[in-house]
Amino acid sequence: MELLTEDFFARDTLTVAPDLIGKLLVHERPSGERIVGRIVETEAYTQDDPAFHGWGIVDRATGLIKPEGRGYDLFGRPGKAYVYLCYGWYWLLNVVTEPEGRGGAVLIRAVEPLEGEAFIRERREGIRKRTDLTSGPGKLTQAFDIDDRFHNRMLTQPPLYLAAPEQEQAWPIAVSSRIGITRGVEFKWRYFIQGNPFVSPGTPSDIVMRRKLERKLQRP
DNA sequence: ACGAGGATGCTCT
DNA sequence: GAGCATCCTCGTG
Repeated sequence: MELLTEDFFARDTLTVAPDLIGKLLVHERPSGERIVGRIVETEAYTQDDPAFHGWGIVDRATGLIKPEGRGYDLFGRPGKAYVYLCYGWYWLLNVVTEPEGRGGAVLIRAVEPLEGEAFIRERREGIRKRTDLTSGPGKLTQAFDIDDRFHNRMLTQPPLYLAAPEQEQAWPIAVSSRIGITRGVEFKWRYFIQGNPFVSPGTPSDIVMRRKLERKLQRP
């Protein structure tokens, strides 16, 4: 396999996100054991996106960036990991995109286990169905032992990195709106391999919002 | 196959 | 204090 370089990530976020589908997430353990997963689902978050964690530090009028807060890390060097705690419980893994100074990130939402499944099963104790091991952004970080100790570390070198497989395959990529957000639901920036069982079971946010509205209208 | 609810802690107002 | 880029369990059909 070939490690992805900084150049790969220093591009338009909406190009990088689908390009990461089919690539590999690799964690090399101190023991030498390799945990490998095929990326089957990603989401793009851009500088001009209300769901973006760096949204609040961009001055809408002038376009200037205030160098403060958690979100400023998303304007850093492309290829860096942006790892944050979601709902006080689960770590989520992003990779920073765009040239330095522009904001952007791709959320790794689901992978298919290829190597090190024994380790993954240990980390995901109690999970019975194989597809439940890594079919979600919080599940895969638990499975791969990823937390904030990787925050702001480059994902272009061991121990945690992204790579292209020996044989690239042309996967059927589908798109939808993103999962679990309330703003920016109109953007179809979720990419996933059509029919892959490790794609997360979450409902796209535009559908969730529509159902919510329908429910409200039905109540007298 | 759904829907509801709870656990939990960080960030920003 | 509000608002989350989640996951799991336990209800009801």
